[in-house]
Amino acid sequence: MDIARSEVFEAGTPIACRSCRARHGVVCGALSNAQLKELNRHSLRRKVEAGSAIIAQGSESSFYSNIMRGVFKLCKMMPDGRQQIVALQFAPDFVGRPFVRESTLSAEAATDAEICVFPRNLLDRMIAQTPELQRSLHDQALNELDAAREWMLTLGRRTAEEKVASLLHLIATHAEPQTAISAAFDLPLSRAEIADFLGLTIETVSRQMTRLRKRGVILIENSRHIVVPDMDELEKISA
Amino acid sequence: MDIARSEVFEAGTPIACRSCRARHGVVCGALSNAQLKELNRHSLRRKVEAGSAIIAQGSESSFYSNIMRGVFKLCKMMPDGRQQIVALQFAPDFVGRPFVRESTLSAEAATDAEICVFPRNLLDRMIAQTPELQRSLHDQALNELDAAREWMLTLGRRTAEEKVASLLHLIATHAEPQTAISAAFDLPLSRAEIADFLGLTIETVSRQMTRLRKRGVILIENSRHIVVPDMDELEKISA
DNA sequence: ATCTGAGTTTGATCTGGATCAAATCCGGAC
DNA sequence: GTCCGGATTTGATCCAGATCAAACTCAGAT
Repeated sequence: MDIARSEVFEAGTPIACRSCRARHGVVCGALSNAQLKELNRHSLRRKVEAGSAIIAQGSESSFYSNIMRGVFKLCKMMPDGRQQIVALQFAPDFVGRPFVRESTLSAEAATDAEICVFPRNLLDRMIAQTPELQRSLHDQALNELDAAREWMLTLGRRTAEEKVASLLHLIATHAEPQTAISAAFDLPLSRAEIADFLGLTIETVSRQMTRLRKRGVILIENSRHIVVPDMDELEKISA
Repeated sequence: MDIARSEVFEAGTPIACRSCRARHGVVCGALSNAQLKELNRHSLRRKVEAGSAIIAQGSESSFYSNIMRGVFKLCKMMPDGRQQIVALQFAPDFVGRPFVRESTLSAEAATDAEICVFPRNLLDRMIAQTPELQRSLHDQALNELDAAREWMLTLGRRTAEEKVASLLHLIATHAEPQTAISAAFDLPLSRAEIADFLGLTIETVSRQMTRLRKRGVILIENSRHIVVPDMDELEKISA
């Protein structure tokens, strides 16, 4: 896992990405057909294995990506090894930091994933030329900012139990957007990763999950597959 | 203070804002002279007392602001009263959430402050018409996102001592941007606010400040005025 | 079928920071 | 000047979550 963390994305055996406005997410919806065609000509579709990093903290990245499938985690590591996951990203999110080459965080696939990779130079040019695209990236940035600040509340002020419930709620609502009453989903994160997202230890995460199970708030089919019979109750616990 | 928190900004005795490209910060640098003139015609300069809120969590806000002087805190409050400050903003930051009227946080003056207030409708129109402006707001949003994520690391993974040192370092670098070796500055926050920013209690903040003082890392001239003889040491402690 | 090892759970104990409780400080009203 | 009340510091104690230490689980290798 530590090796995986330092493994930076390298172009492998890419597949040219066909025109796919619907699936390029945030980027393609905002482009003209001509731009889309050019973008596609210079873009690659790539499969990414769980655990491999596509952006490394502290290094320069010369591309952006759109997530087509899978979940990515954005991590910040301290020199002594302490780590904090600062966001999860799901399809069809855009991954990358517009306007700044050097990354202050790493982006790593939490599950097997598929991405579309755009050259930074080309997309930067298109952003400058296309207010629509700028707007759509601006919008994603603002949404991520809202989410980050919401999570700051979780990190700073919620108890371990509330933190775990918040995480399950977050995953449930992203995995099963229809989430009316009940939900069943696969956790894209290991216990260690959950701990790094919640600012807790593995053991505390595990104990809180067990507590929620014993109270009937969740069923743990196996450590990665969770069923939530009553989403309202989970939401209530996450405060 | 609790009353102040719920006190929402109301236009008082505003002063028409003269053309002041340099001082309007993020917004005005990106506008043409004609736009600037129109914006100024519909904008107000306002003094805001420490403690009064210009945006209330959960309510709609029909204006944006630029901070001309002073410090604002962005707060999120839980139903049971727990609170987290999720950002500090300094002149010449832009305050407001483009594209979404209802606010998920409150914005409150931490010190006496002065702002320029723009009507939301007008500025939204200008954003749509002015890629430069969109770009400059996009840029601020991305910088705030970086800052928020950096702070998530502080909240989730740093010790109380590291948290307090991080806060002092943050304030010092904003108050005294030249910050080469030593720095002296006024804290814009009370101990209670510092606690709410760091996810700690008042007592812990106080104890850690005392510890830093006894170690000679800081001098506390009075509870609000701090001298840092050696910024490097402070930075080292904040990890 | 058994072994292996990473991931997870559970148990025992410890501790950093919270909580409860007084002092002390200090700026403003008088 | 004295008094007052909120902010801050300091002290004593507590406890949620960390740490240390085993078990347990289970998918993949042999």
